[in-house]
Amino acid sequence: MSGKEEKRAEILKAAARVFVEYGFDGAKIEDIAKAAGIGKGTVYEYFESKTDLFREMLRNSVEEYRQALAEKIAQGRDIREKILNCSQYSTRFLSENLDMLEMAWQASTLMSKETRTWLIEEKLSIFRLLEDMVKDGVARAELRQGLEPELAVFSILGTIHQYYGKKVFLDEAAPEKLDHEAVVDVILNGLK
Amino acid sequence: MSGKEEKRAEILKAAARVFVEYGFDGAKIEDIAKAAGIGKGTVYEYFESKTDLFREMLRNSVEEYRQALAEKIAQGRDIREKILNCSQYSTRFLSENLDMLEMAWQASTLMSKETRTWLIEEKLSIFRLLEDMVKDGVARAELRQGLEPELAVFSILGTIHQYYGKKVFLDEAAPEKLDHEAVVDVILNGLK
Amino acid sequence: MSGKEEKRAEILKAAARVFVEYGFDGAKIEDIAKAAGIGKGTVYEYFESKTDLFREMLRNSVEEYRQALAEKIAQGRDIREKILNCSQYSTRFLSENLDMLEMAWQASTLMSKETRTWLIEEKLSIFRLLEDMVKDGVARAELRQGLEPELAVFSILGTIHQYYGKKVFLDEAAPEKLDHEAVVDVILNGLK
Amino acid sequence: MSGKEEKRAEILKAAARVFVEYGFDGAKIEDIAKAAGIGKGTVYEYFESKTDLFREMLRNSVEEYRQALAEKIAQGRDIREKILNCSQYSTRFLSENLDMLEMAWQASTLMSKETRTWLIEEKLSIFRLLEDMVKDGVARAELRQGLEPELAVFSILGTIHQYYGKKVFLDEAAPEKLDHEAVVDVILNGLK
DNA sequence: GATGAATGAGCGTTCATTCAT
DNA sequence: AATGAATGAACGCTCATTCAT
Repeated sequence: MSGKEEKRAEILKAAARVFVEYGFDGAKIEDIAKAAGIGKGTVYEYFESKTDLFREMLRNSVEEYRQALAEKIAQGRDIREKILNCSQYSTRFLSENLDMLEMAWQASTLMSKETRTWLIEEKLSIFRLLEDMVKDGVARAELRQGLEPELAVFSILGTIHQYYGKKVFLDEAAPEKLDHEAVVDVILNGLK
Repeated sequence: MSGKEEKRAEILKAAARVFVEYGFDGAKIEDIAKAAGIGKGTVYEYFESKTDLFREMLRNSVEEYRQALAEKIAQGRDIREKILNCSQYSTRFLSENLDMLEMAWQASTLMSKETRTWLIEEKLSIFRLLEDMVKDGVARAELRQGLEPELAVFSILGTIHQYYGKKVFLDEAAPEKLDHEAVVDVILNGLK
Repeated sequence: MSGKEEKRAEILKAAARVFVEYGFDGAKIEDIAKAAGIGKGTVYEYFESKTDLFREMLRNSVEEYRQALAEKIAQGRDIREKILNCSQYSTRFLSENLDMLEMAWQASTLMSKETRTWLIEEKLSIFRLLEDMVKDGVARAELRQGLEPELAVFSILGTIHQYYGKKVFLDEAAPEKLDHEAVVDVILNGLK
Repeated sequence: MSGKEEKRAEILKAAARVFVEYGFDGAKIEDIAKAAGIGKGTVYEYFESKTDLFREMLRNSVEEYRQALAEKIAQGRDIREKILNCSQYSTRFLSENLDMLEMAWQASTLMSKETRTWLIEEKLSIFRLLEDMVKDGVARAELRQGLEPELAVFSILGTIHQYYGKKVFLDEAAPEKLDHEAVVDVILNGLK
């Protein structure tokens, strides 16, 4: 039956919510179980340990983000639209998953060498996703010749994340009120 | 006597090192005491609790960053040099304090409303510091007219932080090998 | 049908193996179920609880030992052969059931007053079995007149068990290499 | 100060009592702490883990037994008195430490290879202590020529332990009422 | 003021037992 | 009758905090 797989997914969802709200150490297994509507012991039928659960939750979330981002990029017709889609989707994802990605850093000591490597690979693959987008933009002459793709990615990801962090966290703006067009403008045109 | 104040400062320094290495929960008071070269009980002569110590350490570190950044900006002769100085200093600070700022987010549940407000204020003051720098650049015609200062700050801070995160964390590049000029270029000129 | 009774017996056999290998607390019901080739819940169709299962397993094993011992004694033609048979059989039983009898002591807190009484009775009946053997030997003048049967049993059981414990456990000798003749000699002739 | 060492010893004493009453798994750290008149956490200031505490308690108890036994043997003027002393002391020790030695077997899975080796060595050294006593008896012509010392030890230890087990455990006789003289007789003279 | 031994609340994890299928 | 997924009581262990010295 697929009930098994579904319950596992439910626990992962609950774990994401609780871990994100309280951090790794602050999150209690009992809270996660309660959030998933099950008993504490049941969590251990699906995951070996709190650390294991955290790792899987992270894999899950990062993978979801990466895949959706790839899709958003593919859907954009030109570089401007692609970056716009990234901005919109990232903002939505961040506001739902909060500091998931920040936690990824913080939690590095919890991970096996293998998992850490996987996570880095996953992050790099997000970088590469965007690098390819930039290279494509250069090839299509939508972006200037000689633009260093890696630097471009820093500008794109960094500006988007800062924008989100300031507006949603500090100013407590509603995510749907964000002006993604302006963000893309400053990325594309620079400050000068 | 200032011996009291000095010891307090020493504990804060030690706390910063240990918190940053192990995170809030992973850091043990005993470790911090050992790192400060004092007994465990002594920490409690200077701070009410672990949380209190964490808050004070954070205040301390953020304040140090803000002040140094202000100085670096003042020292730059034009906007390019100012941003360059920010990039260089931020990178140095981050590599020494690691995810201090990330921890700030994560730790928000540990803080009193008051402290959280203070921290937000402090972050905003960093934003404003850079906004003023941008406004000044626009006034001097070093940056284009009509540039939205807030957006400019997202680009500056975001690009610098991404650059640092990718190069130092993922690629494990030495902080002194970073090419800050290129970062400033992409910030100023955009991708087009 | 006797299928019910047979499965019960199978579980008891499996339980003996697992309890003996891991001890009462170390043995998991799931292990026992697996060893018996059945599902965990099925154990509870045949036994009320882990403690109950342990009790029954103990009864079973002790009863088996007592009966076999009685048979071995009956088969011996004179006192020497009887004791020899006891030594050989006890050694074989112990090496298969390990510290079953030791566990009996240790586990006394797990038992109801009733079961404890039964177990003591069972042990006493083993003592009596041997006492009768000794009395018979005295009557037949195979053993000296005036020999206190109870003391004789201490000598017989004690020497055999020590022999087994030292040779098999400490020296790791193979059970079939034991020199039971020599043991019987020292029991019969004493040290003087 | 020696207060540290004393408290350690107190905990070991309390641990011996509790372990012996409830077995390794049945004994709760909290019980041991309570028995020692201290808080739960304090146990961990002196011992790394429950297993460590158990090991140390065992070392302690076995060592105490071995040393006292050696002394008792030395004090006996002839072989009869030496064995008598062993019988009396062993009985006293066993009635105070109950099945400590049985627990040693049972607990073998809890021990590191090193500790297990040490325990076996310790047991062997008890065997050797008695073997030397026997050899000395043979040399002094108190025991018959050609007596196999190892077998003699089985007889001595085995008979004494059985005697104790039957009389004190099963018959619930008071330890001071035991007839050690009779035990020595049967050991020395055998059954014939 | 400085210390570190003592404490116990709190949490991760295990596993006997239950019960819906 | 047989199963194994679900449960939660129970316990080992950690560590922030206290307080006697």
